[in-house]
Amino acid sequence: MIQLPLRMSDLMEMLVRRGFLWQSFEIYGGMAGFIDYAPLGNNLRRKIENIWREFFVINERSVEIDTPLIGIEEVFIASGHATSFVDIAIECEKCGRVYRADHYIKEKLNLEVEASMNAIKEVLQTYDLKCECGGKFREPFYMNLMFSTKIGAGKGKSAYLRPETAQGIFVAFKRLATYFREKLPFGVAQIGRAFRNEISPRQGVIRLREFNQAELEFFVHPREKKHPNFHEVANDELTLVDKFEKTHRISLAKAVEKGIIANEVLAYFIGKTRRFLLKIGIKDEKLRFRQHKDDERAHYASDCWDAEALTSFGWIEIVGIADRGNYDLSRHSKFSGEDLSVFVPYPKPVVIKKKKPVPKMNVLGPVFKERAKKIAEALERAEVSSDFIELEIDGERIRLSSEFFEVKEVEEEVTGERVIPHVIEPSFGLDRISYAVLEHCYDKDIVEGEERRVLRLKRWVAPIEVAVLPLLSREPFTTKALEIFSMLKRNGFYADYDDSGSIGRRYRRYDEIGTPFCITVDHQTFEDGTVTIRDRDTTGQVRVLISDLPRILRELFSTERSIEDFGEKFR
RNA sequence: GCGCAGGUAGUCUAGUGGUAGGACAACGGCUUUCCAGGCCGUUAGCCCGGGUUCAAAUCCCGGCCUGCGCACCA
Repeated sequence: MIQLPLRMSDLMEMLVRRGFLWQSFEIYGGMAGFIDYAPLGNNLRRKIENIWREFFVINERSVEIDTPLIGIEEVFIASGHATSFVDIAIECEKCGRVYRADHYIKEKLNLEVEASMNAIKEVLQTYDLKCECGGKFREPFYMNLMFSTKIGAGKGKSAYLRPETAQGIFVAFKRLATYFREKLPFGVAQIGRAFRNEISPRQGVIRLREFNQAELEFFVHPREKKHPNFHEVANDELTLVDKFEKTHRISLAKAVEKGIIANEVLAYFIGKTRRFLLKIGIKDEKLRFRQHKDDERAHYASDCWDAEALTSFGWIEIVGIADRGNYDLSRHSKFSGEDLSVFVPYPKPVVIKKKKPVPKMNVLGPVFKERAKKIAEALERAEVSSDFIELEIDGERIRLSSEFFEVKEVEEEVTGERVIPHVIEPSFGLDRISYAVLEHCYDKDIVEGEERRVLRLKRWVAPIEVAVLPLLSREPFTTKALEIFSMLKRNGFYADYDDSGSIGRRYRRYDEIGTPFCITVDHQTFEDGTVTIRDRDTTGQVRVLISDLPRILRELFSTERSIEDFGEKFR
């Protein structure tokens, strides 16, 4: 068992004070469900986003697009959000409890009721339904979980802020399929904001009204839910909690074999998601993948696994990996009237032997005159069932006996079929992920008898990568340190300079925000052109030449090598 | 949305009707200062609105925010 941290306020206090997160609209009293990404938090999230791109765009057959945050009403009617996102709610006059009307009716009366205002009002009246506390209900009202808006002047056109980035991808599917030259599988990613008008957002960054998503829609052939790179993660062992709440510590290959995970594509993305999360600093022992129970899945999903991280809020969902089937594409196809299928050629054309009627024009012509051509065309499309064929031409039924056609055995070559792809969707909540990383990296230790707060971020997500510090805050130390500071910035590092307070105080400042390395200019610098590099986690230092700094730092930031590989130990 | 608790410098906190105090942090200076050093100085606060009162951080009402429980989380 893992012990839950007792308090989280220690960390939250630091995040606000040092500039990771701030309450939005603070000077006007704030508004629940919105946060500002302060300088350090913004940098952290951006770095996490870029690593996500490496994993899910660059190293997949994937592309990234960016579509509007505002979606016209049609999109969300087709997607189902307009009906399943806009619930009818009832509120008790006496105790003030709010229920979803259709849920409450089903529970109390065991009645499946249409989710329309009239139907619900009728049921409430007919059965004189009361609240559990005995109180009467007020008039039912719409509870809209999407932010609505209008486009244009006057009455305008109804629109909503998108509740997920995914719909922008489905809506552009026709163009995307062409872009990929109609060849499955392919993935389309989008990173951006999404909006949900939560009734009562709580728990700080965990439930926001405006949040950041990174979503990948990976389109596959419905009968070939395999991924070419599955072998890369097949032997990874991880913790799975299935829909019967049974926990497995098992390899992905075995989980697919045993049918715990429905298919290989899902398993592949579960594995890849885990590797991504470990890369950015989520702890394996505080990570699990939980399968949605049958009654828990969203309206579009056929199987769904959540990555959950253990935090001071308990296990929180940070990634959802869903098999959305062809739900979205077939809905958008139906509502837009566009064909959203892809032509998939068979490996070899299939030859089908078929009995086909061939019209005898010399018989048809004299009898049907000018209609003969239309009849012949219809005849060629018809099936042969007996020795006569019935056709419907311009609303008139015509019966043709076998004298008008002969039946020939023909071979037809079928080169492929049109399919509506299925989509596997790994959907990442970047805000929750960033927060979970911060919690998992937050640590305290003892250095020379003093308690030290240290954020053990992975090097590649640290918002400030390197701090340049003069040992003494006076000449010539300061000028030399400033020189190194601008040299490192020119080399593309997120660097900082600090000459305020004692050197020990400054080391602690950077430990607290997770800066992995500090460069110190000391007396020896002026004798031999060297400085020290200090490691955040060990507080050890080595001496290196100033001119070697860019090369050494680049190496340190792309590996987990120790600073001791690069110079003589100093302290 | 409902209920309970709370809201005082950047952070933590003292203050039950009469001039708002401290610690830490931050900033400036001095000190040859390698892991929150010492000394001097500076900046900075009663969540918002209304009411009661000669007088409100303090009492009352409403709102906003934070935490917890219930409900909600497609």
